[in-house]
Amino acid sequence: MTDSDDRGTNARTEAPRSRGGRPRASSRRTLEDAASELFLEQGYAGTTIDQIAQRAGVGRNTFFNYFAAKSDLLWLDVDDTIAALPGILDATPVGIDPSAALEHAVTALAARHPHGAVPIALSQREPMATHDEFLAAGLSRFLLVAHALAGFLAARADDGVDATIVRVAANAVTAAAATAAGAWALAGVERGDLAADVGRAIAPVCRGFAPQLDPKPPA
Amino acid sequence: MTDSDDRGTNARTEAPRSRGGRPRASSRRTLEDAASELFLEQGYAGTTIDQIAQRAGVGRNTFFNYFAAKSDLLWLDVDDTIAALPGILDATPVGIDPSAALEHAVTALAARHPHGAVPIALSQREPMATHDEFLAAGLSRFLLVAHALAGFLAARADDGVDATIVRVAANAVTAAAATAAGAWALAGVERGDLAADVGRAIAPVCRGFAPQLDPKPPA
DNA sequence: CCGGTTTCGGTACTGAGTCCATAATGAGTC
DNA sequence: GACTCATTATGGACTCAGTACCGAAACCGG
Repeated sequence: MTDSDDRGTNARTEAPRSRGGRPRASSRRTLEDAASELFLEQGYAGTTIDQIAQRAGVGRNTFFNYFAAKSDLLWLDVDDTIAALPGILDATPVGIDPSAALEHAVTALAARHPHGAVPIALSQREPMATHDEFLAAGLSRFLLVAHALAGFLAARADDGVDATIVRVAANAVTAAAATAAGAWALAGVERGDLAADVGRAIAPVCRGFAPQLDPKPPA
Repeated sequence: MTDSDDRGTNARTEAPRSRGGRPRASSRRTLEDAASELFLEQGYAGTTIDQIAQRAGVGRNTFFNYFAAKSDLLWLDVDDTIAALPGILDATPVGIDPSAALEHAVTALAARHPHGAVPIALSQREPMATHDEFLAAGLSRFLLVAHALAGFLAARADDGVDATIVRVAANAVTAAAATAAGAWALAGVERGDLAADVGRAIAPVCRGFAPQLDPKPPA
C-alpha cells in the first residue's frame, strides 16, 4: 500500500488500454484464482508469490504488476465495495443533517456489498492463521474509508465545527461499521443482512455526534 | 507482533531474572536509543536492523531478543501506557453505569500518559515517510486496547446486551480515542492536555451507546 | 515495415524475520 | 572449586517479500 499509482490496492478498473502495447496476458482474475486455490490448500503464510505466479502461468514480476503486495489478495471483495464509496457519497441527499447523511451513506455502502463476498482470510479462518498481516493490510482499507467519510463530513458540516471532531466521528463510525462487517463475515452461512447489521452498529455513533455535527435549529 | 512470548510488543518489564544465566549485555534501552538516533539521522526506512544493532554494540539477533519487529520501535511510549490499562480497568469504580465506566477508564489512561511521550514516528514525521508501516504496527496496539475494553464492558454490562454491540462500542471508543491522541501528538509543542482531548472525543461515543449498554432504570 | 508503447520475464539485489547450533555467563549445589 | 543448569549472546545460513533494471515480446497506428 505504498503506491499511489495504477496497480495495487484500489486499481480494479480493467485496464484503460489507452493506446497500443502488449496485451495483458494474464488478467488479474487468473492470479486471484490461483491465489485462492493455493491459500485453501496451504494457507496464506505457506504460499509464496512464486507459487501463485507459477500456477497462474506467469512470471513473478507480473504479479507485482497487478498487486502491490501479497496481502492485497486478502481483501479483494472489500476493495470492490470500497471503490464504490465516492459514488455513494455523491449520491447522498443534501437536504438532511450531516450525521444522518453519514449514516445513510455508510448503510448504503453496506447494502451494495454482495452477499457472498467475504474476504478470503475471514471465510477460511482456521487454515490461514494470518491474523496479523491480514489486519495490517485491512488498516489501509479502513483509512481509505475513514478519510473519505471525514472529507464528506467536513464538506457537509457547519464551518464552525472543529476539524478534529470531524475526523474523530469519521473514524469512530468506520470502526463501528468495520466491526459489524467483520462479525457479519465471521457469522458463517447463517449471516443475515449486512446493511442491517452495519446500520445497527453505526446508529449510536451517529446519534452521539449529532449534537456537534448538525446545525443547531435556528429557533 | 506474531509472538505471545516474553519479548516484543508488550514486554517492557525489566528482566525478572528469575535464576542465573548470562546477563543481558545490552539492556533494551541501549537499542532504543541507538534506533532513535539513527531514525533521526536517516529516517526509519533508511535504517536497517544491522545498523541499529551495530550502534548498540550488539549482534543482529540480539535485537530480535528484545523486539519482535522493527516497527515495534515506533511505539515505545505508547506501549508503556497500554501496559497500564489492565490496572486502570481494575481500579475503575463499580457503582457507575458501564458506559460511564468506560469513559472514565479511557480518560484515566490518557491522563496517565506522560506529556512528552510522543511516538518517534509522529514526532518526526517529515524525515520518516513511513506512514504505512507505522500505522500497520499501530493496529496491533489498537486491537490490544479494544480487546481489553470489550472484555471490560462485557463484564460490566447486563447479560442481555448483545456481544456484538459490546465489541462495536469498544472499537468505536478506541478509534475515537486513538484519533484524538494522534491529533494531540501531531499538534507539536502547543499541544494541550491529552486526557481532555481524549475525553472530548470519546464522550459522544459513550453517550451514543449508553442506552444499549447501561441497565434500564427500574422505574 | 517502422517507431512508440506497453507488458512480460529473467536476473540480481536489499532487508526483515526465522532457525539452529554454539559459546558465554552466572546462580545454585555438592 | 567443580559441576550442573538456565539464560542470554552471537554468528551463519536460510526463506521470502518487495524493488530495480533491462532486454525481449507483443500490439498499435502510420
